[in-house]
Amino acid sequence: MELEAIIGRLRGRGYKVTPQRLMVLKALAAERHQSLEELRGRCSGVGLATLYRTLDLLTGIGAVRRLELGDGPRYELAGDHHHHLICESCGEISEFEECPLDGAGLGRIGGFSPRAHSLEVYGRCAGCR
Amino acid sequence: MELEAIIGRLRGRGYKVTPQRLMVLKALAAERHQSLEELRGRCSGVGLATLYRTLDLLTGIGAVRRLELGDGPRYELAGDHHHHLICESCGEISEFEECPLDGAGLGRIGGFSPRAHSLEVYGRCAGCR
DNA sequence: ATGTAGTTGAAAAATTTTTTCAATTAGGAG
DNA sequence: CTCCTAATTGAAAAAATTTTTCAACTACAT
Ligand SMILES: [Zn+2]
Ligand SMILES: [Zn+2]
Ligand SMILES: [Zn+2]
Ligand SMILES: [Zn+2]
Repeated sequence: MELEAIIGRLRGRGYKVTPQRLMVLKALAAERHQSLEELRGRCSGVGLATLYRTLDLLTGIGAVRRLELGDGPRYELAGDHHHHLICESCGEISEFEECPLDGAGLGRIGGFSPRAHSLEVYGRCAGCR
Repeated sequence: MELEAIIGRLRGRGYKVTPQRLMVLKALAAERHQSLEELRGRCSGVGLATLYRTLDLLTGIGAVRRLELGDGPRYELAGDHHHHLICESCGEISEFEECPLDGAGLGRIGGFSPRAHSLEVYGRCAGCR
């Protein structure tokens, strides 16, 4: 999701577009799956509480995805559908776009109707083998 | 993984089989994907620190799986391979065994060699539609 | 039965996240 | 542009969660 679209969505829902929110959005746009500390580093001047609040807000309107990849929470702009590879040796996080559920994907499991999914793959990266 | 097997694995690695550990294991065997509070309830007499330590230990030896399903961490015995369905309306957690990655699964993604994966599906359960 | 390394609970400490509240500000109305 | 108001912010306090410390205790090999 693009910055402009997110800003529009914020305004459309009655939220203000503040410098702090813009700073967080730009920080998120700079790199994917960042930890809170990394975001902190890129958002100097933004208070910690505001950072939490902003991530909550952005997650709430679907602009940001919160990840649980093994170490604490991470965040990234919710744009293209992709999944994560986590190296259990060095901790490196990489991504892949080809969703294995695309084809014979999830039709309807029992009475459950899927809306979204998350898939994480653990193993060893090329460098660590 | 069965209790006996886990006990064997503990002993094999030089860990003691204590009443507290047995109690946690039985609590885990009683129900899947439990929160810490639920486990606490089933493990009266086991100190909180011991509960954390035991879950860490069991996770470390591969007997327990730690889940992140949206609300805090949950734990379950690492036995059969399965995945979770989380209802975004009522919070109900259900499971399914047919792994969508079985067939054309994960051969080797780039240079990354997969060892395990976790897949969570979010949507609405039968009751909530 | 004995010895010892591993384990436990309670409390303290460390971490992480949320809440409070007075001061500030974005953005619409005039 | 100026006013007005509801939304937002930062700092500090509070709450929630997890880890560490340490003296007392215990599983289990010998
Ligand atoms: Zn690696
Ligand atoms: Zn996918
Ligand atoms: Zn439901
Ligand atoms: Zn699977």
